[in-house]
Amino acid sequence: MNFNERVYALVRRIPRGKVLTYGRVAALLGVPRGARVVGWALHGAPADVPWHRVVNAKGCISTRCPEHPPQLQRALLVAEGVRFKADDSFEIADFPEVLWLLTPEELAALP
DNA sequence: TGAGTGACTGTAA
DNA sequence: CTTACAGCCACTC
Repeated sequence: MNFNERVYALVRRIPRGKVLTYGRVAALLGVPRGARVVGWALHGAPADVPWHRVVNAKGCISTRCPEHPPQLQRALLVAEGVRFKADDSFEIADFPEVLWLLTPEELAALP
């Protein structure tokens, strides 16, 4: 299983209405500084991966990929109940509360 | 084998 | 507040 597939497997586990940061995804996969690689992986994510539940460390949408436009990511998150700081903002309101808290131990304990 | 490439991040000015 | 920059690491050619 290559790194990309591991990213997809983890992102698929993110609960509805919650988000992870690129850095946390990388850390949970055992690569504390692999945030950029996570972005690279999501660039080509399969359709069944909730790619929109991954944002940068500031809680902002940072996609530039035409296949996954920021407006779409924002709309998908809003549809799951995630609120933004303003109607025209790409920054998540109450980011710490929306962030999915998952320790490496809990991840290992998952089925 | 080695250089180039990012949907990143933390530090510094 | 902002811009700049240097690490970072898997993947591709």
